[in-house]
Amino acid sequence: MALKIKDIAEDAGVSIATVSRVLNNSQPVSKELRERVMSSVNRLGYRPNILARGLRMKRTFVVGIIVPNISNAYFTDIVRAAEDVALEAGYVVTVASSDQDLVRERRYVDVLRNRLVDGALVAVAHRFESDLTPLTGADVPVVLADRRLEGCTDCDSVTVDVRQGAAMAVAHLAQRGYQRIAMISGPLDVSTAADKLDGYKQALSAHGLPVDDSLILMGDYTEESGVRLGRELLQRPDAPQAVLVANNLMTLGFFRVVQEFGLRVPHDIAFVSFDDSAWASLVTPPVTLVDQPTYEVGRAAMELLLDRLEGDEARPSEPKHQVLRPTLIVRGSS
Amino acid sequence: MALKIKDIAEDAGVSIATVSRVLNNSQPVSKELRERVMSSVNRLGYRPNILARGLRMKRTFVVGIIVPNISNAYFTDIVRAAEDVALEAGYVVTVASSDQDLVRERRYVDVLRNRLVDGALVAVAHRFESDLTPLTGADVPVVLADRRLEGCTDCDSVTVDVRQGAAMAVAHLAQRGYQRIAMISGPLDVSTAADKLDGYKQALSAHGLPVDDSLILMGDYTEESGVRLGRELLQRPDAPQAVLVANNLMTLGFFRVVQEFGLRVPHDIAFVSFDDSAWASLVTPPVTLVDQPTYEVGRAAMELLLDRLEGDEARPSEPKHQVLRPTLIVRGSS
DNA sequence: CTGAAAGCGCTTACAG
DNA sequence: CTGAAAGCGCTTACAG
Repeated sequence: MALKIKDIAEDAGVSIATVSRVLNNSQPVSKELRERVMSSVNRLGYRPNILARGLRMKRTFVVGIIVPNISNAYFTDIVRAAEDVALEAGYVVTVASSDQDLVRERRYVDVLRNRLVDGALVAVAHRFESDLTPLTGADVPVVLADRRLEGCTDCDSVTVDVRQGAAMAVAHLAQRGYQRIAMISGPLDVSTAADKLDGYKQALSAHGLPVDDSLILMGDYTEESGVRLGRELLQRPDAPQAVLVANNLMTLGFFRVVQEFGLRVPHDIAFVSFDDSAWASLVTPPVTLVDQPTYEVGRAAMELLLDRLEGDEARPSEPKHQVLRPTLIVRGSS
Repeated sequence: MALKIKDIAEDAGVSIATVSRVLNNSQPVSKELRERVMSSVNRLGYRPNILARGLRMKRTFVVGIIVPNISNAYFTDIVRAAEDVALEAGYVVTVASSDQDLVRERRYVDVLRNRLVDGALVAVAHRFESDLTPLTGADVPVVLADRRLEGCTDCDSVTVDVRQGAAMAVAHLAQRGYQRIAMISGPLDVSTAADKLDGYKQALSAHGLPVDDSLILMGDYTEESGVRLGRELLQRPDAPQAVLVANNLMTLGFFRVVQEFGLRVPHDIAFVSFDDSAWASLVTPPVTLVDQPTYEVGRAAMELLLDRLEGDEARPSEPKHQVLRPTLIVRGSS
């Protein structure tokens, strides 16, 4: 069996209360007893049972993370950053992928709640219908990362100003002289997709270009939809001159179609994507894109969450909303 | 406060023991009481406190995962698979990246141990010096995924036969008529790198080609080393005709150098990589590579682990070692 | 089949 | 500053 606090108490000749106080620095202990305790702890290699402690303190020192797709490098980076910050602070992280599916998401929200996580960081599947009340209702602090959830007024959030990102991309294309600029959009149930579309429309107007609904195709942020919509768009007799593609995976699919059709980029078709990746600078030509500070999103979100966890729960502060800025990286595809 | 078992017991008019028995199906309960309990549970929405249960049962239903680099799609896939399997079985997963660093790895091994995880799945940083004894010594079952750990005789493992993978790659290049075939190797402290190098040498000999040590460059599985060694190799007056690159990240770096030098592939330089990825089929020309069943590795490893956890701990079975087969995907780079 | 009670390993009022 | 004791919410012998 593993050592317990009683073993240390006996070895050091003190009460278990004293051992606990030394280990947690929770109350003053005389220097002498403190040293006796620490020497026993070190010599015997004692580690407190975190379950017993959690049961008493009603804390698990675990935070949950739910993202739409952990295999997408965009979210992998966010998770990685959040994890780094959490581990540093003595928390452990548990991650799940909702697969952009409300039922799966709901299931994992329940799992987190049943697991008694101290807090959660979530990139929601749906900006209206995602339901985090099993957590928030149980007073578990939740931070929204990357995506807004419309009803969630008491949650902190860290997002990227992708509306401006899309606007920058369109401005860039317009300056290059492209007039017919299409957009392969993400699912509008996701706030980032809605924002990107907004930015696209707004920038078209700002540059005196018409907003043509037939040039707006609705995808779902998957590679498959990039392929499907790419084909649909590029087969048209009146194909556009340029395309804004709303995320990395759809760009992957779109690029395959461009190759499949043997189009020369940017001569036959120009495009701008969202999200930098290992391959975006490697393909021919390299892809112009709106880069998002993914690591920063994860880091900032976890920091907000830890603030809540370490802060005074009795007097919760106002929800904080951090908005980070994207960057346009101009390369050969535009 | 959240509901506790006592609340249900009172509501249903039974003892807490009965509630526990119904919820866990641990002992027979009469149909009538069972129904009373279940109706109370459902009506009130009771969820057992997993900490209290864990404290009693000495189980957390948490499994730990440590991989060298969660941002590498290769490991992301493994983790994703393991996670899917674990969640399905009612376990939750906690993940950490060792960054291929023994100190960090050691730290996370300790974290997992202190967290009282029921089991762990690890892709070790070093085939000799990784130390999992804090876990195995505490009778926590460990499954090695992707990489062997030489001393760990009591651990199950799931690996890929990359020696054969490398041999297939070299055989392919030899058949294509390449004579001077270099290798950008991974760090030999990692079993997969050692195996790949073995397979490379073996296949050269099998095809009557000399093993030239000057054509074997030691990298560390990072993109940076792919760049560095790529430059070193391709600048030589007697540059090789073909190269085998031992993983996806080094290929990324190597490919950048090929572009930087303006080399035509495969005319000026042919190469074969390990690990399929989103971009490998997208670049020009697409990359010939040894594909590994990453999802299968994660799935199989977690299944072995769950077998241990659900099995009879008193009579542990022999360690199991699964070896999966890689596939050669021939594309334009060779 | 059912219940009263012990005990898992901690933390923290409470009393001194 | 220190210790004895209660209690966190469960599971499981033990007795019936």
